[in-house]
Amino acid sequence: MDKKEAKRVEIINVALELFATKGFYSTTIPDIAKALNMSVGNLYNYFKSKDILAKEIIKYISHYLGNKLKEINMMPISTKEKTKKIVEVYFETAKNRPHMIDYFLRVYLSNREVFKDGCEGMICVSEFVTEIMIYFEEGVRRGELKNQDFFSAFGLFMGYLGGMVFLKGENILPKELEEYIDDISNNIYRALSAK
Amino acid sequence: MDKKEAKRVEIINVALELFATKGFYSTTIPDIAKALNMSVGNLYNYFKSKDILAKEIIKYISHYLGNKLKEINMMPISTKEKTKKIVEVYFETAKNRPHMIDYFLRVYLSNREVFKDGCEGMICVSEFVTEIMIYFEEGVRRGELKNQDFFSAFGLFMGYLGGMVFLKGENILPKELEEYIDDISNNIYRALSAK
Amino acid sequence: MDKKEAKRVEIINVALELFATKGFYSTTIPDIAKALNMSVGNLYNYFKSKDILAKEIIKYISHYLGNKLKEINMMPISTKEKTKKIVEVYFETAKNRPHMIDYFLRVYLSNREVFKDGCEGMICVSEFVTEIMIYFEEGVRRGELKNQDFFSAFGLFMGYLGGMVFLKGENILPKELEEYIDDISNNIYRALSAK
Amino acid sequence: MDKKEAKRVEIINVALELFATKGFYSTTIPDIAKALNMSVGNLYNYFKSKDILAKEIIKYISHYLGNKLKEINMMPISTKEKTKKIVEVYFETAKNRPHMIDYFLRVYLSNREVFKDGCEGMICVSEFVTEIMIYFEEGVRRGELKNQDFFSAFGLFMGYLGGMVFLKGENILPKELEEYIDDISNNIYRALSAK
DNA sequence: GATGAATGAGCTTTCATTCAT
DNA sequence: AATGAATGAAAGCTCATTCAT
Repeated sequence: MDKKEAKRVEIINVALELFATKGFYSTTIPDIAKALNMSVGNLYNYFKSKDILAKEIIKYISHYLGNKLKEINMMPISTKEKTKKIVEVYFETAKNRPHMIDYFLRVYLSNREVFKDGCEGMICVSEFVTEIMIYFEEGVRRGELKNQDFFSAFGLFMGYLGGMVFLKGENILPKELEEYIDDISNNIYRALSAK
Repeated sequence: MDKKEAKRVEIINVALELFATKGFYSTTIPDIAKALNMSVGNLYNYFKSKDILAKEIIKYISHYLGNKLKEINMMPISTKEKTKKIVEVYFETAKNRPHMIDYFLRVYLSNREVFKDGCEGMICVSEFVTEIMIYFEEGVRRGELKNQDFFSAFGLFMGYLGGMVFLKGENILPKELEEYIDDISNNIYRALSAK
Repeated sequence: MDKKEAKRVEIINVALELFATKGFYSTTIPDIAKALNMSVGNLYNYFKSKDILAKEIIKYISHYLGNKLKEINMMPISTKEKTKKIVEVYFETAKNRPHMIDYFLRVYLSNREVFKDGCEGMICVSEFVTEIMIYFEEGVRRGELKNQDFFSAFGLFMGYLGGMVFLKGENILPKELEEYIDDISNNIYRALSAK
Repeated sequence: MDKKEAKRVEIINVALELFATKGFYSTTIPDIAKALNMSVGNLYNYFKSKDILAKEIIKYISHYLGNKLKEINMMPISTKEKTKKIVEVYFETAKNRPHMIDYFLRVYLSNREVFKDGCEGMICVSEFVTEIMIYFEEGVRRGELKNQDFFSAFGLFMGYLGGMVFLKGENILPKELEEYIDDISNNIYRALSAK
């Protein structure tokens, strides 16, 4: 296995946590280097700029979540069950690897100027979006989901889940995220189902 | 009419647009001053710091949107109709005063460190949240909405609408926001209704 | 009595306290105006600049202390008794009007650049210095003090007293200033006396 | 030899001179950087803030003077002779490294707000104060000095010497400092001696 | 005489990035 | 690959002073 690649992944994970926790602009390159026990100069041997690092991170996250969703999509279960599984995976990630979801919500979605060049549209999160699209289109094909505009469905799904994680992060939710799984997956399924 | 107050509001509106467009950290105080044809020093006579300005802006937006929702809540119409009206108002604002919604999504929700002191929880957006709460609880009381955790409903509503506006902002939506009003308000109502 | 003159004196006293407490550079003109319930603009009607105000203050203090010393110099007592009286007056002022002594030590003596133009040498404290000179020369004439260079005697007197007040201000002295009066006036007299 | 440490010392010496000459607040960081042929940013790699730099300088001076006094304290000579030697060293320093004494008097003693945190009391000048204390207590133990409050003696010593250097700095003294050595050390010894 | 909004130069400090070693 | 000293532009903020009212 490539040693340089391993270091790249290590940098991505450490930077991901710092960016998600302190914000993109409040995290400095020296901060990241120090957290890695690495010199700033050497960090630049792996990523040519702070912006490029930020873009690599979001691709990494999209790849990680896309894989999780791909597994669900390949399961021989109903769309209703898949819906619940997706909510579960999302909340599970929010719990086990909270920085990934935070990065998505608070770095990627929020600092668009950083991602202008190279991550236009959904380019850098396409692996993840593609799986949601597959989930949706298969549900429609099977007659389980209503045939509406994909983006309306996508906005519901991602906006809803993101909103809940955000509320959790703000300590506004009275209960644990897991306890909302049934409510939420029901709400989503009722909204999308062909009835 | 209070001249100083008028200037305050002018500053808020100009800064709101800049922050929403370029991001909080990429917008400098000199940028704002220049856009206002005003000296940097004088800007500080109105707002003691960049952070304080940011907080006043979100309160201003919350007040603006809260008022719009209050009008809807006072209408003698069914909860289903209110649901649609709220979606309409939100998208209308996203169209007429797009920076307000962008500010909410991309400045307020994303740069939590800026709003730490003084805007904990939902303090600075309480006017707005309160109206959503009234909409929801009245719907439940009337037997039109299912009695579930408020935050689950709130997350759905705001996450969904926010997600759609974000997708629009990224030029990902193939249609105009207005054309989604029916789909979306139906989806929301189906998700929340007592059936 | 002149109303404008009364206001001038009020400003001097308030500014004196602020400068002595917070330092010359850390005290702003708005600070002074606010403490006086006065507008900054109007303050400038009384003193054309911050520097000029500072210079007027030191003259005012020199005048005040000079008068106290003049009274002592006119008393029909021995030089030894006068020495003690001067120490007493100095410490009394340090206790009752501490800002005067602090101003002398921490504003006037320390920020020479401020007093460059107009207060060269001892011009602005001449009233005070003159009385010390009279005390010294009369003591020599009477044969009670050793005939040495005046400045050596002056440096002893003022350096010693200033040093003690400084130590008191730093909370380093274990006892009250008054309790040092005997020790100090004895030390000074022993140093200066013809023996 | 440690290159970074050498640079640290170089910065301290240059900043010390500027602060002593122009005053703490009238000396800017760019002033210091320019005098060092160094970038502003790099200066901050050595000292995290202007205040911290000021504190390091006073420690450096205290260390320098403390060493000089330590040598005197270790000499097998009478307290009277030590008294004279201390005055000599002080005036010698005032002549050879005048900025050190000026810094002590005009930066350290005067801008207390700068030294609030970290240099409370005499912490940052303890090396120097300690030697004066040793000189005094040994003199008392030997029966050569009167057993009085240490601070009264300390105030005399430092106030007197400081006052003389100040007068010299103001071009008020008609003679060179060295010519006062006998007068002054006699005055001090007469004041302090057990007689 | 009185007000306080307005100016703008200048301050301290930060930080992405480079480059000699 | 690795280091970290060095750069310098630019940020947020302050404040003495002015001036229209």
